[in-house]
Amino acid sequence: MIEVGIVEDNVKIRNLIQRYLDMQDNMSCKAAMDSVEEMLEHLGEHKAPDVLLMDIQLPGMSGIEGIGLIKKKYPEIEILMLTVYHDSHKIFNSLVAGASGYLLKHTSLPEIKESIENLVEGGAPMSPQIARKVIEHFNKPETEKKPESDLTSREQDIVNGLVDGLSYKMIADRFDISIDTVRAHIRNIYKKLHVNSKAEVIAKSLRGEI
Amino acid sequence: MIEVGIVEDNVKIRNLIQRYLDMQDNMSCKAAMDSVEEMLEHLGEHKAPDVLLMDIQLPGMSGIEGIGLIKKKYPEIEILMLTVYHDSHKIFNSLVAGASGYLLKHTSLPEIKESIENLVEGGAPMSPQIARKVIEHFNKPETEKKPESDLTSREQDIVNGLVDGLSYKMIADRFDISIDTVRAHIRNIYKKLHVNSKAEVIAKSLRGEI
DNA sequence: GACGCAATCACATGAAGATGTGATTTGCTC
DNA sequence: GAGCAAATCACATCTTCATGTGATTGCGTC
Repeated sequence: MIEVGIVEDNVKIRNLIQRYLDMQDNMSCKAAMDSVEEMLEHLGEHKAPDVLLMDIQLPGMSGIEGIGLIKKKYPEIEILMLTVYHDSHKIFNSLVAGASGYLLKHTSLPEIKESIENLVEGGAPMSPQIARKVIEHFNKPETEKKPESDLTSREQDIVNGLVDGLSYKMIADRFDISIDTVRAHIRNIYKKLHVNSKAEVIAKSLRGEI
Repeated sequence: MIEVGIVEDNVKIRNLIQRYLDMQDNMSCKAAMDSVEEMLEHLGEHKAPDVLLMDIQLPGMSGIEGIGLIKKKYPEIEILMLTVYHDSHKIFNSLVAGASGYLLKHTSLPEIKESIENLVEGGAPMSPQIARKVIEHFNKPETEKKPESDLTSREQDIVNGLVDGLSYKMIADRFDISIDTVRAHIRNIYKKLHVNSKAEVIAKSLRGEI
């Protein structure tokens, strides 16, 4: 028997989902609250559910803030977002906060039921549009992360040395060139990157700006 | 009509999938190759399919390398991985390379068909286990990224100054303290982090190791 | 109230870095 | 083959950094 909890402020939707899920013979849905605060209070006094359906827009604390708090105190609860928001920022923040799935609100009741089952079996239910956004999160970096300053390969070597925390002397040894050559390269690097200290070069490099 | 291509070296599996998909009245599957090289050759001479099912373990070039090449020349092709591998590294690399979905090979034919439909409709089909791994990719950073060295807040301020590329003098000015105080803090920071240069502190910080 | 710790400041010294002004060699392009 | 960029090296000078030693103040704890 899967224990399901709901945090949703729209009474109609909440009741509808609760009744439907509670009606299933492999699920029980008793805890249905309209705010994170109430749910937290409930959790303090009752056995924790296995799965929590959570809205984002809620009175008081937002669902996303709620995820963090709930996951911190009850890490074993699987949180499934059920919301109208499909902007990358909210999706991303929810997942980072600890949600294990993300459904859009137009999802049908049987699909919600399936998703909950999927979740307890180790899946991560997502509406197709959401899945696509999540995937794009991986694609983007690859194509966008090329501000590509035009450092020569030798200059890039030197930058790598700096990032590794090496001194000029150590860099010179690593590439078997003189320390004055290292200085010369660094001078050129500074000009190209418009900086004037090792520190800035390292920072730029590690931020992916080189 | 959805044009589907297949790159899969196991003849039995390849033929099975091809026949099944080609049998569907909304799909056509003519191009079925057993290597990326062959598929690239085929693509050069024929109209590109809408979706490409791709294995990872292949003779010659790996499927993951293939994704990049194919996506580069034919960015409009949606690539759906169909493989036995479920290790995070392969999943992650596939997605970064440009795959739009990732199915495990035990997926049934009807499910593969549905996934292809889902894909062309803008979804990102994934087996539940895969979805979970992808989601965990977001969770992990949040929970693990706390190596939390115990720098005091003042020390953290100084580190931020260093990361911003400031000199000791500039840091002193920013926080309105003497340069010798900055030196003192930095000495302590070096001790705590077991480093001995600005560069290493900046690198550590930007790598999230502080 | 003794103790530890964070935060502040001081003085000193040797090492590392930043910058200026050169120069030579190699390889590519027009 | 003149012109140019990249890579190499040299010497000089001034600034910044790393490190040692030491001190004062304030805050929380046992």
